[in-house]
Amino acid sequence: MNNIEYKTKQRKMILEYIEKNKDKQLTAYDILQNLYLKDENPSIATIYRYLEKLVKQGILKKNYSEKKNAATFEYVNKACANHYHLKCEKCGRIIHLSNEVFSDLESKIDKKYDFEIDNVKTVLYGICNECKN
Amino acid sequence: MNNIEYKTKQRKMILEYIEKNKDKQLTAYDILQNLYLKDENPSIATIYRYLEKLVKQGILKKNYSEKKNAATFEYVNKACANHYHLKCEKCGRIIHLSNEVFSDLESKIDKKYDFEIDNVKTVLYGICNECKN
DNA sequence: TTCACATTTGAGAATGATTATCATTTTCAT
DNA sequence: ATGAAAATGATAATCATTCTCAAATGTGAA
Repeated sequence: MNNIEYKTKQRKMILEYIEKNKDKQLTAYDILQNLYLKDENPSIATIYRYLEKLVKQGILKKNYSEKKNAATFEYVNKACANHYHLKCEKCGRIIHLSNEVFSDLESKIDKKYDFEIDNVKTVLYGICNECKN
Repeated sequence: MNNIEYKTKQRKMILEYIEKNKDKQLTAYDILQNLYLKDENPSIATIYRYLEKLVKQGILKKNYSEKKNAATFEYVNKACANHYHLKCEKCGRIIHLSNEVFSDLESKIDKKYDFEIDNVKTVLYGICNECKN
């Protein structure tokens, strides 16, 4: 009936692995494969359960990878909640936009459409300079 | 060995249904359910196969619905390839941005990051005026 | 430390979307 | 009408994810 979160070895291992791979989009099986050989490694069910819990806590963001045909999870960098991002469709590189680049658009859209952009969910897709060549 | 596309009754039915529902995100089973009672209705396998074909042709865009736990397909409106869109996270409403609102940002980003935004894939998420209240 | 109990885990079954298989049917150019 | 290529349907196979439930573990109190 309480709402206590037990600290188990499995959860620690999972979270540590995620934190070591903050920049990656991990599937449940990615994590399984990497913890596989360790003592008291978590089962796939535990991994899925804990990932969903972390999503609810806002620690992870859940996505879906067409290519992998599976859900992927990425670490939510709180510092990134303030600015927008460009994501290259080819190499996946993420560029953090300086605020001033976007602020004009935000206020224009607010005035004209009375629409409040969500800069956590919004991603601007395109092709980065390296991939153009 | 040829690349001919045969016109079959099943494909006509599927495409007609999609065109009647241009504004919706359809799953394969949505289509199945609606063609179900008709003569020579397509099987689920045919629907999946044809949907993927339409995606390859650029007629549909494939998405993934967390809620439905299934792939969804939406009609690609060619006219929308020229401008950006706002999408309300609550009601799903889509607002078509007038070009001038975005053009500033595009050139700023191009200059500063040498990044070319893809206005087909990019969607700006947020909350629309109606949902604010 | 030990107890009582809520929570978590693991193994495997169940689910459900999507894809593959392959024999049969249909399309269409000739 | 014929034949080759393409499409279809029924169903099996695949595979990610969720469910089930007995057993194990974490936690706070005594």
